[in-house]
Amino acid sequence: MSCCNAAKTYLEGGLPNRDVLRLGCEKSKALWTLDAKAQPRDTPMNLKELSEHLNLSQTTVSRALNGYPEVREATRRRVLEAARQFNYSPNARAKGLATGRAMSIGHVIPLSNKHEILNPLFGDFITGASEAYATGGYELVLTLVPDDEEAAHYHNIRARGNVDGIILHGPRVNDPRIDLLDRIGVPFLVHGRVFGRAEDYAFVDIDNESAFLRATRHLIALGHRRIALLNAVETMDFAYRRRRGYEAALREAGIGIDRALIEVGGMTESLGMRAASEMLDRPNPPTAFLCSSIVIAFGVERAILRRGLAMGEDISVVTHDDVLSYLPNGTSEPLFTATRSSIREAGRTCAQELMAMIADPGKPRPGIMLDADLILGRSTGRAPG
Amino acid sequence: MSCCNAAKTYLEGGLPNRDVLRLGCEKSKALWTLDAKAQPRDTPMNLKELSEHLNLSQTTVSRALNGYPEVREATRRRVLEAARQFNYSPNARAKGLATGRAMSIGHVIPLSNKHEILNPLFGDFITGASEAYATGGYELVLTLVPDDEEAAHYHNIRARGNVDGIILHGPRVNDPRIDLLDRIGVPFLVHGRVFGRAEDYAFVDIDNESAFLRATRHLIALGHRRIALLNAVETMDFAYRRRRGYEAALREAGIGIDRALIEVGGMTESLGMRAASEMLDRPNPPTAFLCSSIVIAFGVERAILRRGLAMGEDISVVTHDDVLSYLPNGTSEPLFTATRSSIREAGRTCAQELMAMIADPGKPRPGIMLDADLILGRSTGRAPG
DNA sequence: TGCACCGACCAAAGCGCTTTGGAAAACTTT
DNA sequence: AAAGTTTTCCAAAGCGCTTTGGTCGGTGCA
Repeated sequence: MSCCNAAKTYLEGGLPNRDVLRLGCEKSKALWTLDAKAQPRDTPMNLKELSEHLNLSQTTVSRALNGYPEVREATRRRVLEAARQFNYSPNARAKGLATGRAMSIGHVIPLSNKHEILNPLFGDFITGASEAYATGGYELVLTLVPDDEEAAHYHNIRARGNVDGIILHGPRVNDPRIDLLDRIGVPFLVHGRVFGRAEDYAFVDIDNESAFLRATRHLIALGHRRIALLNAVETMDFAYRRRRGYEAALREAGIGIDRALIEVGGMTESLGMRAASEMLDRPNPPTAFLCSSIVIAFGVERAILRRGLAMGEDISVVTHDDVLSYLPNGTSEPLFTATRSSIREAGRTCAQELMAMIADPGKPRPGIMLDADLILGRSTGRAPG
Repeated sequence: MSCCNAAKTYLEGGLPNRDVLRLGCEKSKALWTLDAKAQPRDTPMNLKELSEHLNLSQTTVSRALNGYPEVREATRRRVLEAARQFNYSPNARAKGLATGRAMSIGHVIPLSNKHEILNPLFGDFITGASEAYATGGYELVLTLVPDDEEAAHYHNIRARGNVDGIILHGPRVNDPRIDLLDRIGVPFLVHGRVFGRAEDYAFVDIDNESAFLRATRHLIALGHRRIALLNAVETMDFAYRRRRGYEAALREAGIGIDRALIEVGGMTESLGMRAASEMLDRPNPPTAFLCSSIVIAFGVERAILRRGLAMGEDISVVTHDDVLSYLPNGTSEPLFTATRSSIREAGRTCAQELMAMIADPGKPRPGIMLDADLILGRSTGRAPG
């Protein structure tokens, strides 16, 4: 007990001591040091030890740290100061067990071994989400799940209870995961939507169909009739909707749909390069390309430049632009005419909305549509001829 | 060996039961169903309930699930079967509290608000790491930390105890985080190294200096004298080392270092495009470019093509290639001559090594150098003139 | 003076798991 | 048949926190 008093006196004493002050304590053999620069302890300090040091009960210390009103202001300050000096922070697992809240959110990414379609978007989406989690005090736990193990995985995620909610990435057309998660009963939010299903789940999405409808209309208005679509695999919901928008615009203009002008695959530079090269070499090449990702669009531009053609004059290109930090679409005037919607912003919004859902499970599930503006860049112009 | 694996095996093995079988449970009013398709419970089943159901003690059920030898084979099967049917899997927080192991690994990414240098690499690195974690039964928790909050964050990460180890991304020259983590005493592994410091920590890296030395030598051997370097900001360790390799090759060839041929910044397409354009417009332009990322290299190629020049003839380009899934370096013959090392492979290796460290804290800290081969592509040729 | 009330604190009971230290039953051995 | 061994199981004590249901003085008020 004497050691504890000594510590208390010292703690209240004020200036941090540069010397390593050691205080023996009868209950533990650990040597306490008051300086963060000193030897690390074998094990972090816990609430019991902290409260013994302060000559307070665990109850009071816990309440002081968590901002409950039942503690005197002076006591609270003393507790906070000690916690700071001993670098105490509560064990998250124990806290989680006691409160029933994990304070972390799971991001589940389907790992189709064929197409890692989300890879290029990933860094930026996560960056946005993390910004939100940091302010909300949540952790982000990430799981990439092979397609065939998904169901098992979602069940476990609930039972294991180390996340309070899930963000679902890369929804597919008729994705069964929504129903699954609904049955399992874990709060979740979908980044994207599921075509062919009532929107009775929480989601954050953009209007892919409308975006590509407008993009295609724009190309048609410029006189283009042969417009190629370079899309992600159309089992992905977003890709399917983009295709619908594209086709709707062609139909309303009385332009037939030419399957030879549609190419699908991963969102890779080489898809853009390869598909554009191949199409441009045909007898009756397209005069415009519509791309589902700026990664693809850069490949298309390369194919165009390689042929000595000029993008925006000989060949027009419109792309969806996720505003990836490493592939900026020009500095002042955009390089590509694009339907633009920041994936990072989407990440932030998803995180915020899911945190709100968890905080208040009673409130209706949000269905948020982010804007996807059609912005004009230098990659489009009147169809030649 | 763990219950989770056992459960998984079962889940994949057996056919789902179509019938909804209800079993009353004396202690709780909940109706148990044996079918995943049935109504969700308000709260997942726990060990106590499961053991009451089986008329066994929690001890025995726990041991059966965790593969301990003290249970009869018949009993174990009975337990496993019930666990599968009730979709039981142990609460991770409780398990963590009891065992002292969180079964999860933290990835801490510095969030310099200026340069999000790791974004393009992120998706692929994480994909690799996740593959390893999945087999090891670990979760991946991700934290992006603003530069100025790092120290506090690392301290907390230990005290909060929800990760068993940390993978450190984006180490900088003289990075203080190594010492910090060492003092804190949490197992960690660095992806990369820290120049100007003894290598007494665990790391997985490539030999950036040697790679860029060889790359530069190759360009010199082709007759290039004016070789530009487009690098990441050189506070990043990998970028600093690449710069050293570049300079060493120039020095040994008696070529002076021209600061005007060195540009640093984010690993973005536009850096490549902008810097290359600007340099090529000079009276005495470089004949070759050395790029720190394939993202940059694509920008350089674009600048070259825009000028009607031919890459590999008029202008040579060598890049480091992280083998990003969405920016493949050609299909058969590589597009770019490159120092190649898969970031995804690095992710997998980091994860595996850290798991091994955690499993056996006694063993020496691994220092692993992954290969970075110089592979020849179509982007290099003899210097013109 | 007596009584209610309030402010400031505490002891102890969980949260769901693992693990220690038995203990009863089933076999062996002597 | 008694004594040891092995097998198979169990009760209960943690892990580190929160939270319930108090206690114990002091105040305010009649």
